[in-house]
Amino acid sequence: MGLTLSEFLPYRLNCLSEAISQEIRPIYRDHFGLNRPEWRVLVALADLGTATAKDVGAHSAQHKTRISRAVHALEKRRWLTREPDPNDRRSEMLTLTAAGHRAYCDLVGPMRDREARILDRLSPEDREALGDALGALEAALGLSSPKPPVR
Amino acid sequence: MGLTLSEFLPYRLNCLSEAISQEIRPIYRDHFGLNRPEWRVLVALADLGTATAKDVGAHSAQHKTRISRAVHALEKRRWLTREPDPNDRRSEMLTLTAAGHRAYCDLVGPMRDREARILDRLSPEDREALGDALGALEAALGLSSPKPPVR
DNA sequence: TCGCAACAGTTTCAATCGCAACAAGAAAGA
DNA sequence: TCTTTCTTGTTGCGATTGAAACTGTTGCGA
Repeated sequence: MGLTLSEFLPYRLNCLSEAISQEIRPIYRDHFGLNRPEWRVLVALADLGTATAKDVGAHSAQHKTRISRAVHALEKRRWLTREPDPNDRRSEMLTLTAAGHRAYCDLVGPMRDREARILDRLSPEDREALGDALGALEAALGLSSPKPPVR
Repeated sequence: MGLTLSEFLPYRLNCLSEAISQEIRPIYRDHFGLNRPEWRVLVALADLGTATAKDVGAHSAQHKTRISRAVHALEKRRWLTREPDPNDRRSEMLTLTAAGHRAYCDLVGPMRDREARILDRLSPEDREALGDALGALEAALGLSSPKPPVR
């Protein structure tokens, strides 16, 4: 009739998320003084090529105010440019500049390495099971990436 | 040579953590106007019986300033009492009052139900695999509960 | 015993956050 | 067309956060 915190799924996920975040944050923070929203916008734009703030928000799971502020910060660094969207004058097309793309490239390697170094502490079976389990949970929570339409 | 956000472990864990948190928060927020640190202190004290702020922090994985503020808030509600620690005058022994314990009991049921409702969306195999995978990752990150000393 | 480093907990401060209000534009309907 | 509603993105504001400084206490070594 009690609730053991260390067995409670929301608590466990939050602890894991924060622990991993702490291992990863130094990379983008110490290299370039980025914060997480900015790092995510950088990745989203590298993924998407050119996109609106809304697209970036959907792709990086971030609130529109975060996007707005992160975009401003990256713009001040001249890591991205805004161009008017011919189809919708409310939004602007965001694109990484060469400098922005270079920063992205500088970060991706170390980020992947750090992730790999964490996953290396798991056995191959555990690693695969983890990926599958997270996928199942994502599906259960409706987080799965909106799959390309069937057909 | 890219980094797909939706396959990046830190990102996935953070999204899952936030999604579950959003499903769970309304329970302690709407019932009693608690925030997460307060809810966690409540659980920690129910788990531990009587403990110092430091103990609560270790048991609920929270920064000492969070603990300090959450304890003050719960104290104002008269959900916990502070008594001088005879062994160390820097700290105080914190204990839930009857009202605090009642609130805890009111919350535990709905919280567990909500957790169960989420896990029910998974197959039994996925459920078990998830628990195991999270355990493995916790171990890899050094988060496993400090096991009682061997011998 | 004294002096000093380590520690528990609080407070201050600057940064960050998301809600809500807002402006400008798009979309839908009469 | 005109009006209303919805949407995109920005900004103001109050709340929350953790780092750092601080207070009072303990424990250790000279």
